[in-house]
Amino acid sequence: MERILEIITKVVKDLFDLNTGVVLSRPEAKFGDLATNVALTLAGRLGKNPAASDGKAVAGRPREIAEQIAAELKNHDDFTSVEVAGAGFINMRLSDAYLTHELNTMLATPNDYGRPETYKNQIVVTEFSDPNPFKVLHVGHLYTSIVGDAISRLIELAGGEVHRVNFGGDVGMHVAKCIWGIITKLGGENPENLPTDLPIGERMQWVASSYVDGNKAYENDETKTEIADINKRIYQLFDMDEHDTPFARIYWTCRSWSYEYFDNFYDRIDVQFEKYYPESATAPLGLKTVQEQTKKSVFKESNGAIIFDGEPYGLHTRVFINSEGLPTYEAKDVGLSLTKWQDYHFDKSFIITGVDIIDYMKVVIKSIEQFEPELAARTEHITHGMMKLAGAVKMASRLGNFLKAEDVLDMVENYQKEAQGAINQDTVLGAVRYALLKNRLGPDIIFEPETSVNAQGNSGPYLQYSHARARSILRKIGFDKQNSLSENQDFDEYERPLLVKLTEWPEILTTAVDELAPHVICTYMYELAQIFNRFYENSRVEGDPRAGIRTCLVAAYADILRNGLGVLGIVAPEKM
RNA sequence: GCGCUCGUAGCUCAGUGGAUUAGAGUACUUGGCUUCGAACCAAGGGGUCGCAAGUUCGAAUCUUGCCGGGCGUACCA
Repeated sequence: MERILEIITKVVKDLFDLNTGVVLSRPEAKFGDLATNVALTLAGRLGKNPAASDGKAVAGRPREIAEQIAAELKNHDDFTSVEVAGAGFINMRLSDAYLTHELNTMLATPNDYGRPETYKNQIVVTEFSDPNPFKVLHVGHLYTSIVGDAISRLIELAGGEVHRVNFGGDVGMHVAKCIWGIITKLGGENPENLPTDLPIGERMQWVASSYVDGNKAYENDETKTEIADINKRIYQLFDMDEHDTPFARIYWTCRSWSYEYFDNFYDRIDVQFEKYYPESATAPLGLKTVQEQTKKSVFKESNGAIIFDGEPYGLHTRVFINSEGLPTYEAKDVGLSLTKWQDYHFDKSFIITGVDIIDYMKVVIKSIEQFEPELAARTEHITHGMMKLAGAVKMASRLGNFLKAEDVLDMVENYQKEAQGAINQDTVLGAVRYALLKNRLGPDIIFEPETSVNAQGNSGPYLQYSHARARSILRKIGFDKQNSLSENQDFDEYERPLLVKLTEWPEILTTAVDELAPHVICTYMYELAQIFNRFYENSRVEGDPRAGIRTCLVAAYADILRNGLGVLGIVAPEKM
């Protein structure tokens, strides 16, 4: 499509002596293959620019400008028709010669067709998922993990060297509340009473229920003090490298259960992290840095705590070190940023989280900007909406009423078992990943178990199935990867829309990478698959006189679909 | 209260300056498997794009106000 853009840009330059950014759009099929509104955008500029009207062009009416451009475009072999419509839109219909050329390009370089180089040679760190040890994973973790992974894959596709990292709170008030609950259940600091023999999922369920107990206890002044003491003791475990006391054994045992549980889950959803940064590891550096920068007046004391005053920047004021002298999440995040910076010397750092902490993150990044501006400038917070259960039930791990991440996967497996008689992990994950990624990042998403689990219609398995059918044809034909078409093929009413849609892939990839928007890929692939399935219903390949052309189309389709599914982390199966 | 954000078909969502009838899926009604895989295809009904005003040749899309939901708003994360 670069070629088309260059042609139009040159025509505009020759006619009006103006450089302009031409934008192509994909109109409804009845209008043409491509459209541009360049005449409408030029109309204003030409009217205000007398220098432009001393040439052959007559400024003013968009429709007249469009006619002039169209007249020139008609001379090019890449178009079979160029028409002006409406207020001054130019609709173009691509020639079969051009389409043949594009198809051959797809076949020759299936993995590079349309691949952008936005992040070429860049080191990029993506931080996401960020579950807290001592808690169970809820559906929100499933969502943020899948989104973070898809964004990572988009950056990788665009040439970036991506390092996926994970941050989690193994120290802090939530841990203290949980340990309080555990100790209460154990009847004191008795690690020998821990339910070591339970399966990992049930052990974590037991730990999580202790967190709910601790939260309730925190509302009572007496137990609140006990929990605050436990919080300090947990930090001391790290300061003193303490492992053998009963209290320490309880902490370390439950902590290791958490990481075992996380690893199981990430294996199940096929997301791999290069590194965990537990808060205990970033807290000392964060604490030290905040203390140092307090001397330089970046932070200041207020009511016994160390805060960053965000007011001058229109942000909130937040506590970085509490009046107990302990680092809050803010200081740990400062420590994390500096640690990532030291570890990777990245070009870009993305932090992917729910939108609920957007204002919080602005304060943290603004504070870092005061003493490490380059780090702050390279850091970007990407947020997505919150995942809610249908029926507007608010989920909170504090209260213990929520759907666990693994529950969702179980539900999809059960659905498949009923519908298909067997469980296929590729389509289970395909269904889940697609159901989550097809939504634009931003708005909250309502998770409806019954329909999200569905494998019909606009779903991951629909695309996987379509891919498997395409591969099945190629297997049957014995498709040779060296195939290509001679110039000037003609395409019929089902072949042509498929090929035209395939040529849109580079534009889609560019948009998806520029905006880090996986849903753009989903929308496109679904439209593409619909067109392919229509082609499939109406076009016989094996044994047909048009088998040569059609085989090439099927091969190009299968490759693009596989690449697109790959960006989403969805397997494109040969059979299913 | 203030800030951010969202409001499109019964439900879940695309579309976020451009084209007469605003698109999908799902659910509902109906048709299609002796032919490369029916997790498919075809047809039908279903919408004051929250409300109102403004900007524009043109608004679901931009601005303002209002209504409604969500999130945030100092020692939780």
